[in-house]
Amino acid sequence: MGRRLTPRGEQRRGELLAYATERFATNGYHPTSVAELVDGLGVGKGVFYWYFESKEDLFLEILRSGERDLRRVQLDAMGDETDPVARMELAIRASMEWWATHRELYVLIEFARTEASFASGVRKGERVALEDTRRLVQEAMDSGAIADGNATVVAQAVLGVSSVLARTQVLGRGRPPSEVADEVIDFCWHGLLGRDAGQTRRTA
Amino acid sequence: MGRRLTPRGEQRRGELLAYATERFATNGYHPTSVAELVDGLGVGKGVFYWYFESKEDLFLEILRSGERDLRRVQLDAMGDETDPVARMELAIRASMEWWATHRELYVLIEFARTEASFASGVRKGERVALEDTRRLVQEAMDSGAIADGNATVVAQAVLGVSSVLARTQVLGRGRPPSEVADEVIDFCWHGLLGRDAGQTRRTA
DNA sequence: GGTGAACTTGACCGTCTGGTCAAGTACCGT
DNA sequence: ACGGTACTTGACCAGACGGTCAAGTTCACC
Repeated sequence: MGRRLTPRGEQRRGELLAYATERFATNGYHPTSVAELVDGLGVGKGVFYWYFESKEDLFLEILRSGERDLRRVQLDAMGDETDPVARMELAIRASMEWWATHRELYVLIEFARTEASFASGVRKGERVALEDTRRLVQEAMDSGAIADGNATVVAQAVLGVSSVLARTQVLGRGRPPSEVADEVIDFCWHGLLGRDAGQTRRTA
Repeated sequence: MGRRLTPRGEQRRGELLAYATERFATNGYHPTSVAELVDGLGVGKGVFYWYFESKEDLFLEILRSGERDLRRVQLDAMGDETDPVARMELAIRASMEWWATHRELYVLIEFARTEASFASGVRKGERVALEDTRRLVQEAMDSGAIADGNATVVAQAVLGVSSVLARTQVLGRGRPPSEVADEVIDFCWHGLLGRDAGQTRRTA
């Protein structure tokens, strides 16, 4: 929607975005009707269609702005650090903090991946995140800082650990993001066997 | 639905389950109507409600039977192996093979997590999987086979790496499950730093 | 105080939804 | 051949959905 908005308009639009995000996240996208959104805000239905072309358009807007914001936060966090391993660590910590303050987005992205009309958009965003990470992993492998291997797979594993622990520990149990970030980093860096243990190995 | 079914009935029910699984996975749960399901099978609408109480009931049935089957396959794979680390490895390999032959279930479970009416059921199943894994991790920690730490968090990290690589590598890129299982295990056991590399450490 | 653009209202529309049900058919044991 | 249960049909329903729009209101600016 290429509409010009006055400050008052911006505010309304923001209200709609915020309320819709919350409703979609707790009630689901499809079960939440446009009528429910405008009723919840105590406004007429026309308000919705003044600011958004459609329900789908609104949802895509929520997704896009969320992804954009997370990426910005990650890049900011990495700043001018040059060591790839340190950059990954900074990005992981920043992401964990971000998820803690944007809990609704997690479930929305997860949902978006499950429906044809949204999946391609999400995948595009994820390809960007993966490529960012893959580059760092490759760089670290080349310099011998980490073990050689398939950089894409390793990058995906790191992202997987981050997102699972963000979901279950930070969002699910409300644990402090920094603490969980420590655990993500410890697991990703050293694996199960850890720095020290790992003598009594298995048979299989 | 506690109905008694003849072999013919079982067959029909199976057709409905299979077709619905495919449609839900590719088109989404809500956008797929009951009418679309029965039309696709070329039967009357009454057939659907003869075998299932509701659309929701059908979906829950798909979820439940999937989770049950995966767990059975995992337990079978672990057989009578007693070493906890070896058991985890066997379960990971079996899961990866299972996902390769049940690709539709992945997206359905992911969707189910995003909607209030299904989320609790999924979480129950995930608690079971987590507890199975946590026990093995704890046992391995106690015996000194792996490094000490928060067993729940570590278990979740292992499950996270497995499921992310199942999704992206096995389902997304069609890579052989056994090969991806190797990578999951390598990453989870040794982390980024690996068996060998890891001298040139970071500054942060 | 008048003009026009930004914003808001809510009745209204066509379509589709999940679900029902009276009626009919296939098939089994006897 | 008959009786009964398993199964099938498809017209039908009430309600909800996303979306439209003519009419009205607010307000910044001249």
